[in-house]
Amino acid sequence: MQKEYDLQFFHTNGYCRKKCKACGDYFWTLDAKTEFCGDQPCVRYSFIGNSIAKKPLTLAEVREGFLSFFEKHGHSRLHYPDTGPRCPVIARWRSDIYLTIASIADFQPHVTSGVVPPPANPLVISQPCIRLNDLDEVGKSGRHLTTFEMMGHHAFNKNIDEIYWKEDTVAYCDEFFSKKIGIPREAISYKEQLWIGGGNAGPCVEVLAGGLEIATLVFMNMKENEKGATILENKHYSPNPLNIVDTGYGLERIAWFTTGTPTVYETAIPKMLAFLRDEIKDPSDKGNVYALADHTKCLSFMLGDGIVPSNVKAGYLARLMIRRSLRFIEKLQVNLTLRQLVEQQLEYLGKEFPSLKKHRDQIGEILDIETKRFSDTLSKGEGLIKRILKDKQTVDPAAFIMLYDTHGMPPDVVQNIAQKEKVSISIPPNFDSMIAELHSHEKAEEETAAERTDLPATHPLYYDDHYTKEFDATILWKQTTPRGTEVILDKTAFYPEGGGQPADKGVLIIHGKTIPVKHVEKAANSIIHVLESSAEIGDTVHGKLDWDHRYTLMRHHTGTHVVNGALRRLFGEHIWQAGSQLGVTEARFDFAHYKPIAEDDIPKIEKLANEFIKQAVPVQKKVMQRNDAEREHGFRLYQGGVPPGNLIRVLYIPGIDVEACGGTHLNNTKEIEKIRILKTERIQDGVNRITFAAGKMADIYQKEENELYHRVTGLLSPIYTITRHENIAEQLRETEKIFSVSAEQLEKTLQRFLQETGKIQKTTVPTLSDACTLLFNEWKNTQKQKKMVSSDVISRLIHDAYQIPGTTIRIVTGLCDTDAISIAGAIIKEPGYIAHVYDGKKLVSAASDNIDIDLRPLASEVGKILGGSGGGKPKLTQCGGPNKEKIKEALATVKQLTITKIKKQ
RNA sequence: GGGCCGGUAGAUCAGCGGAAGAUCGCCUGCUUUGCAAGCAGGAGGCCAUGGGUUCAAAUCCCAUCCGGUCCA
Repeated sequence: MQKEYDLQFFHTNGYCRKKCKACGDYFWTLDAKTEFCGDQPCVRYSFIGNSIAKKPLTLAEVREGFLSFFEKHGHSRLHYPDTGPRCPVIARWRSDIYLTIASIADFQPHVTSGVVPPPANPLVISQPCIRLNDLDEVGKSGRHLTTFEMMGHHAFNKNIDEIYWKEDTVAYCDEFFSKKIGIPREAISYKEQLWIGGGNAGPCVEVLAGGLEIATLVFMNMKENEKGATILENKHYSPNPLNIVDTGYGLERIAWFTTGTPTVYETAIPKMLAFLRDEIKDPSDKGNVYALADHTKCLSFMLGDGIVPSNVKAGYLARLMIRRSLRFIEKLQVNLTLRQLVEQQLEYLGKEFPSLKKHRDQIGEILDIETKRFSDTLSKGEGLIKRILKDKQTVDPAAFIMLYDTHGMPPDVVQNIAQKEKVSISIPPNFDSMIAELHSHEKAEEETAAERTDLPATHPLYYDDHYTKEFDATILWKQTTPRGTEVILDKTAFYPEGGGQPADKGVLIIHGKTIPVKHVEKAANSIIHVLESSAEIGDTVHGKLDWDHRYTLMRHHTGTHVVNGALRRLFGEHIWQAGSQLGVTEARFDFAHYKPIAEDDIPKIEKLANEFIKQAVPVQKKVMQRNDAEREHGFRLYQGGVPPGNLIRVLYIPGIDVEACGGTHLNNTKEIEKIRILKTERIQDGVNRITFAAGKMADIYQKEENELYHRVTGLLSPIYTITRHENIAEQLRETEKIFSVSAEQLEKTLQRFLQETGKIQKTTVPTLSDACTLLFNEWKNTQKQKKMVSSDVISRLIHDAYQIPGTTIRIVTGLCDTDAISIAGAIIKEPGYIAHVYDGKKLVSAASDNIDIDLRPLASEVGKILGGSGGGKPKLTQCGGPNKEKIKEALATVKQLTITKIKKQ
C-alpha cells in the first residue's frame, strides 16, 4: 500500500514520511521535528483562540473561495432548477439512503458506477449534508454538527489520469489552503489512510491542520465484488470501472480553523446563536443553545427541501429533529415557538439558499402542526404516567419501555414528570438495549427471484407509439407452465404489468385462430405473454389490444400526473408521489402532505385538474440523457422511483407535471375528458391517498352516485320531502358521516334507522343531510323512550303479583315490550319483590335487596326450556334461547321454582 | 415497510362477558360572595363500523375505518 501514497508532490516539496508515535499511522509533513500525525486524539486542537490562518473567514467566503478556486482550475459548477448549485438534502435520486450525507452521494450510484456520464468533468460543488449518526454529541462536543457543507472537487477518470489523479489533487489542496485560505504549509500534514464506504474503497489522504481534519482526499478505485482479489475488512474488492477523485473539504471546519472560535458553532451558526442569546433566560446552558441553533438549521434544510414529517422514512428523521428541538426550547425556556426560530433561521440562510425561503409558509404550518401534536402526545403521556404512579407508586422498566415504544415518552421526560409528582425514579440502565431487543425480531426481507437473462429481447412497440393498437410479430420463445402457454415475441404493443400500470388485455391471431392473452409481464428485456392456448416458435402473429381497456388505463395514468400537478399547485412543492395504482374503473394516487385533505379542498382539486384538461396541454414523451433531464427538470423527475440506466423516459406536461415514467400515456390532457375525485383518505401519517376516475369511468361513478342518492332519498320520501337536490356527492358524504358508515352500507343503515324509529311527522327539509340529521335525532328519542320505564306496565305487573303464602315476598311474572332489565329493575326498587319479566328477547329475573336469594340456578334451568341457557349476578339474571314459543311454560316454571326455593329457606 | 397501543359523556379516562361509570366541564337550586370554593339535584352515550361466538358482547374473535407511537 505504501506506494499508493508515494507522491512526487511530497518529494519535490521536501515533505518527509513519518510514523505517528501515538497511532502508528504514516503521514507526510514539512515539520521535521513533529512526532504525531496531527489528527485527534494524537494531538489537541491548537487553533482555538490562536488561529494561524491569515484572517478569519465566514462560511460564505470559504465557500465562494473554494468554488471559484476550482472553477479557475477548469472545474464546472453545477446547476439544478430548484436548488441551484447543489442537490437537495433529501436524496431523491437514490433509494438506498434518505439524506445526502456527502458530496459524492450526489453522483451515486449512476455516475460512480460508470452507467451515467458525470454532469460535468471535473466538477466542483458545495453540498449541504445532514448526518444524524452522532446526534447526541451535537452541542456537547463542540465540533459535531447535524448539518454541514461538504465541498468537493470531483474528477471521474475512465483511465487513470484522463482528467487528473493523485498528484494534481494534492497539489490543488496545497495551493487552496496555502494561497486561498492562508494556512501556512508547515501547519498542514497529510495522513495515509484507507477509505471504505458505500460499497467502494480506495486509498485516501487526510489533510490535517491544528489537530483538525480539514479535508479528505479519496482516490476511489475499487468496488465491492465477491470475486475481487483485494480483501479489505473481510470483504472482497475489484477495480472500479472509474477512478474517482472524491474530495471532501469541510466548509465549517475550514472556516472554524480561520476564526479559532471556542467551538465550531460560533463559526457555523453565529447569527442564530446571537439571536438565541437574546431570547434565553439563562445563556450559560451553552450546550443546549448550540444544539438548538444547529437543529433549527437542519430543519430549515430538511423542510425547505420538501421533507414532510411522518412516521416513515426521511419524514421520521424530520420529526425526530422537530421533537428534539421542541425539547431544547422547553429546557431553555425560549419564549418563541419553533416556527419562529426556524423562520429566523430561514432569514439567515435565505441569501445563500434562496430555494429554502420559498417554502416558508408551508414550513411554518408544518412546525405549528408538529408542535401541537407533540404537546398533545406529552400531555397524554403525562396523564398516563400519573395514573401509573397512582397505581404502582413507581415506574418499572416494563412501563418505561411501554411509555417510550407505544406512547413516545422519552425516559428522561418520564423521570421529570415523576419528579413533579414528588416520586423519584431511575431510568433502567439498559433502556436502550431493551428497546433494541424489542425490535430485533423483525422479519428479514423476502428475496426476489433472480431475473432470467437468457431470454430473447422484445422490442416494445408501445414506446414507439403509445397508441399502437395492432401489430404483426413473430414468436421467438415459448414455454408451457400451469398458467398457460408463455411466449415471447420479437416485438409487441402489449404493455406488461409494472409501475402501477396493469398489463394489457387483447388477443393474438395465429393462423386465423384468435387466442386471448391472459397476462403480460416483463422479465429483464423480454416481455412474456401468457396465452390461453398453445402456439409454436416461428409462428407469425397478429396482435390486437383490447383498446378500451388500455385507453382507460392511459386516461387514468395521464390523469394521475395531472392530479399530482393540481395538488402541487394547490398545496406546495412538498407534494410528492408516495405510490400509485391504476385500475380500469379507478386510479389511486398516494402523496406526501402534512395534513389530511379537507372536505372543501376536494372540489378545488377536482376543478383545477379539470381546468388542466380543458387547457388541452400536449403531453411530451421524450427519452433523455439522465443528466439533461435532471438539469432541465430537477429531481422532481424521480417521484415514481428512480429508473436505472443513462437513458430515461421523461413524461413532461408543461406547466403541470414532469416525471420519469415508463407507462403509456395520452398525447394531450384533453383526452382525459374529465376527472372525478371519488375519495380521499389518510393512509399513513404524512401520506394521503386520492382515488379518482377519468373519462367515461367518471360518468359511470357519477351515475352510480346519482342512483344511490335517489334510492336514499326514495327511502326517506314517506317522511322527509327534500327540496334542494344539489351537491349530491357532498350530501352523500355528509350523510355517511352522520351514521358513520361507508357508502355501501348507507342504504342498509338507513333502513335500520327508519325501522327502529317510531312514528315521525312528515316534514319538508332542504337537503338530504338535513333529513338525516332529523332522522338521527328522532331515532335517539325513540331509543330513549324504549329505555324509559312505562309506569302503566309496571303497575299492571305489580297488580298481578303473586304473594307467597306465609311470607311478605311477592312474585311478579309477565311480558313487556320495552327493555326487561329496566322494568324488572323498577319493580325491585320496592322491598319484597322477585320479578321475572320477558321482553321478547330475554327473560330477566331480579330480586329486591332485602330478599336473600341466588337466582342463577333458576336462570340456567329456565334457559334450557327456551333452548338456551342463562346466568348473571345473584340478584339479576338473564336467560333466553331460540324456542320463544315456550315462554309461557318458562314463566310458569320459573314462578314455581322460585316458590319452592323460597319455601325451602 | 414492520412492530406495539388506542377508539366508551363536551374533555380525560375507568369498566374488559351478566343493570353504562368516575373526574373535570355544562345546566338548576341552595350556601357563601376569598380566586381551581362548598352542598344538593340534573342534562349529556349507535360504548368507531360491519360480521362472528354466546342464553347474554362496550367487554371475546375476525375484518374495515380512524388516531397515536417506535424502529429501519
